[in-house]
Amino acid sequence: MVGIDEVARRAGVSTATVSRALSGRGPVSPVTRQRVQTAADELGYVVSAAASTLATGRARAIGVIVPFLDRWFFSTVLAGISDALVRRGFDITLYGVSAAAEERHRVFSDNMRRRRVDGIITIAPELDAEETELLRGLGVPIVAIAGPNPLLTTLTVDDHAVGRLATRHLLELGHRRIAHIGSHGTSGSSVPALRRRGFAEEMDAAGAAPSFADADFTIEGGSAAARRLLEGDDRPTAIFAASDEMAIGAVLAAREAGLRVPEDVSIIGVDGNDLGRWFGLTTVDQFARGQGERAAEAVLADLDGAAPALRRGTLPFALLERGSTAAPSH
Amino acid sequence: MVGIDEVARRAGVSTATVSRALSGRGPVSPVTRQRVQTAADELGYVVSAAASTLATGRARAIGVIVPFLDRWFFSTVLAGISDALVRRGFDITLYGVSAAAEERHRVFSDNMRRRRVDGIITIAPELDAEETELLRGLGVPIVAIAGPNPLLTTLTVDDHAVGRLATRHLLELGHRRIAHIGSHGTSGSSVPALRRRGFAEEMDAAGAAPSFADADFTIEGGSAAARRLLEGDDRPTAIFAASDEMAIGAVLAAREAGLRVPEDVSIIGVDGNDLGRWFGLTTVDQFARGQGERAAEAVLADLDGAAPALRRGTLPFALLERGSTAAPSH
DNA sequence: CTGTTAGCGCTTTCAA
DNA sequence: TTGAAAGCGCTAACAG
Repeated sequence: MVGIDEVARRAGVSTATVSRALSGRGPVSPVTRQRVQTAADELGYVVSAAASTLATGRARAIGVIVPFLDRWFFSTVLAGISDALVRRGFDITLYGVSAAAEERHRVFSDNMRRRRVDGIITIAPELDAEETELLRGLGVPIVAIAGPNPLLTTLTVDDHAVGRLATRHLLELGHRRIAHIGSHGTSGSSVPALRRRGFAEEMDAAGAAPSFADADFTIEGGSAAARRLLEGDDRPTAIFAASDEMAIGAVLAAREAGLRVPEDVSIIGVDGNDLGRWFGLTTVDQFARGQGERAAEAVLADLDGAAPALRRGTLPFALLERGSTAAPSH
Repeated sequence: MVGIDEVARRAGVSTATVSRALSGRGPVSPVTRQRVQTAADELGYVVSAAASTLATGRARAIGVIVPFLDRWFFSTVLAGISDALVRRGFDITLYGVSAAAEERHRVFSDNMRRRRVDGIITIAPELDAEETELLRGLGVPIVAIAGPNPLLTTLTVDDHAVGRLATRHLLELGHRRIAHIGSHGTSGSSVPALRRRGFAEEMDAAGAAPSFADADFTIEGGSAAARRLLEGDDRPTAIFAASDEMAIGAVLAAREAGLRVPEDVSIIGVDGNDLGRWFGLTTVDQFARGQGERAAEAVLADLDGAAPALRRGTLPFALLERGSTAAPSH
């Protein structure tokens, strides 16, 4: 692999000048810069990440912490992050932390602490206090996305408002017996908890009767939960599932039970999962890919010295009506 | 951040000894090793990736090239890779190359050439000759997975056999008019081409009449293709789609057309996508997650000095019957 | 078994 | 605007 001195020799300058010319830092005369650039191109020179990082302290890489790589929301956000970072020439170091507790701990206390990255994006961070502390100890900008972490600056949709929007949509259609499929989450400020609270509050305000079923945000879980909800006699006329995957599970369970959607039961989800399209699923779209891009831009902005405030903010969401909700027929 | 000399001071040894003790390379007395380990733990010392890489030439990271992060197969394979690499303490550097041609080129000629990784896994590599050459020029082990690249050693399922297996399954059920949804791919040895060829050959051998519809491996594409296939009068009695996503699209299109699956039309896919379960989709499972793990183990084995032959091989697949195929009713 | 020392390949003062 | 030289933090001969 060609090194900087080879380029320097070919261009007839010192390595210092090559470095300045190629990095754009420090003064270089236009003609020298051109000569260096040409030499570098001809030799196919690319700076060594290790050497450059060691010398500058900058890695040109962002770490991304992902709990589940194979779930739609996470991989979609990751795709958005990747797009945005590629544009800026940054690499992604992926930290998959779905693993067992012991391995998860190793990733946090070893892998992440090798100082390989200039910043961190953590998706839907269910981090305990120790993990959070380890992250902050890294001394690099951190953007937490999709779910507020009280200890980190966060870029997230207002999931409380999301829960209210979905619920209000059903209430406005005339539903009174509405069930929520979701979970309490790991804390009162977790995404599941916020969506649930939004639901509970709107139901309360409307004087309507809420019911609940817990599920794990998978199709399977949503299906099982809906089965339970729909078997009784005074079954709900509408279901608000805290994710599209669960909502799809609910649609499938309803069909199995011989119920028509939305005639017999209305169903709404949250996410904007493409899959929902095939079920005509009405949902609260949260533009996952865009969230990833925003997160990437936020860390980079922070690296560029922008106010950290930029990192904090709320992301857009919108009701997407596709037909799985309607006025109750009884 | 604490450095190696701090640890050395605390343990009362030289930095060289710390390095040896912590890396396990070179002789260190058990008691010294213990003292060093303790000092390191107390200080929370973790070696700097940049410095270590620069000194050793080893990065403890594997690059993964992924064309589509947000498609099931790719994210599932990636999850498998991540699991396996985490176990060995390796980091993942993710190269998402879905981007526009220009950016794609930048990733290959810049990002990947920063020597950040010890090895490369490329998933379903549709690489042109120049890109392949760039990769080889990296001088690190490369494992291409999910799709043979004639220029790279490859770990892949025998997609030709997959195509034959799926087709034979339909033939054995008694179908004669069978359609294939897939594509020609970018070359005769691409995954789509191999599956298609397997289909064509079995149909030939059986003297049955094949028909074809092209699609892009998405639900949407599969749905559109199936719609075309099913509208004619002498519509096929069975469809073999080259991916589960297309097969699901086909199931949806069939339902829309008022056809029952499998009574009116049998449908089989390829992948083992979890989603298929919800459609009762019969498929040829290719154990995507396992593929990722195998690929990771293969690169690591190569790094450990195992014979490169280990990298080359075929992966398992198996017919998974879930009910979307049956004997033709007419 | 352990310490000394010379780099690994860049970047960045500091002087010129 | 450019070059010389001193590191960045760690590892690997080489001696001892």
